[in-house]
Amino acid sequence: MANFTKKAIEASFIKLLTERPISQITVKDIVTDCGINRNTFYYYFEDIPKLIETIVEEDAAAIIQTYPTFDDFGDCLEAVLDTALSKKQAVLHIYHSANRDIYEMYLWKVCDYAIEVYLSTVLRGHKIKENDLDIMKKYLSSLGFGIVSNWLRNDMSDDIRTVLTRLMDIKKGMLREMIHRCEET
Amino acid sequence: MANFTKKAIEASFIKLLTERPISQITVKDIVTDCGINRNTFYYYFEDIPKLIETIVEEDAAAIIQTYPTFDDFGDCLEAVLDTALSKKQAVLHIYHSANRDIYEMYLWKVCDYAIEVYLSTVLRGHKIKENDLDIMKKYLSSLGFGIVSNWLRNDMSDDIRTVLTRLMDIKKGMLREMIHRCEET
DNA sequence: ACCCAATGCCTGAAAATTAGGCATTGGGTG
DNA sequence: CACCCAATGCCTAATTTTCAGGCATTGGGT
Repeated sequence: MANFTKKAIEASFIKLLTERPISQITVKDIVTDCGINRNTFYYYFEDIPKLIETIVEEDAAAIIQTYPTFDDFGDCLEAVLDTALSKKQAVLHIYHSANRDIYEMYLWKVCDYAIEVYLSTVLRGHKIKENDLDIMKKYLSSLGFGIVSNWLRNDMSDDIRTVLTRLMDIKKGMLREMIHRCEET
Repeated sequence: MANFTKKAIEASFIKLLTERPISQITVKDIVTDCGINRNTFYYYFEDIPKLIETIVEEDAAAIIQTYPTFDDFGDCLEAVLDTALSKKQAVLHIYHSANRDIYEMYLWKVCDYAIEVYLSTVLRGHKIKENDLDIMKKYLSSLGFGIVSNWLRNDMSDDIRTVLTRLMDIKKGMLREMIHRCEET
């Protein structure tokens, strides 16, 4: 089954979220907007935070699913940015609410996965100590998380593409050096 | 209830119809595209022609519902053209198929209704004989139907906006004269 | 002339949606 | 401060929608 109703609830919520902050959106508003019974909301979602969680987890799943086709970790970050931009105001309202932690959970999840895949490619053939590998992962995922967080903090006003391109260049250099150091140890 | 599944079936059909003609689209294709059971299609629609009929009738209802806000009969025709353009290839595939009659039924329906409303405004205060009123209605609805038919026949390649503007000017002159003649009789 | 996919329909089971009601909560108003 | 009312989260039972599986018929293509 395709769960059109569930998708409609999510869409209505995002729609309302582009109009006003979460604090001014009730369950009744959502079900009224998509023309269903209030109970149907609770059939699919425990409450509004869970609804947010579902939405970002579906976004994460969509990005992760297409990640194997990405060439670089930066491409994955771009997918995150595109997803955020496609519902800009809604994302900002989530980020600037008591539910920021939900969005950050999503960010970490995508970044962690992307790095896992990316490093497994880049480090193919190199033998790195477990400890050093962990540090690399932490470095890269923190970089990704930080970039997006900073962008959100400024209400997505940065020229994020340019920033991203330069940061990815820096990242490549850093990584090359890290691999070099770790291997000679 | 909002019948999201029904809407999804219609959307999938329109989508497939932009890719290939009706003769190459099966019920199975449709239900596969929107990820539902084949029986669910038959729950909502008798067959594909009925599906087409439902879609155009919903389009007609949407146009008719907003028509009271239109200023002129030409505005209503514009709504028809916009609706057609929003799914151009699909409409052409319907028009150039054995189901052209369904689309024409929709056209007549919208034109007839628009004229009814339009004339009731324009002729307010004039007293016109029943017979002459019928002729005016036939004249105007034929004009509308003919314009759109001609446009479809040419695969929507005409600069229809310009044509429409000039035709509506001519129409206004004709109508003024008709009213004048009918009243002096 | 044959075949096979598509059609239209049927049944019964499962899932989703609804109506209506209940106790609790918390923010805003008098 | 007390009050109120809208919103919440939950419940039950009825209804509607969707599904799985099967069956006879049809019609276009090989």
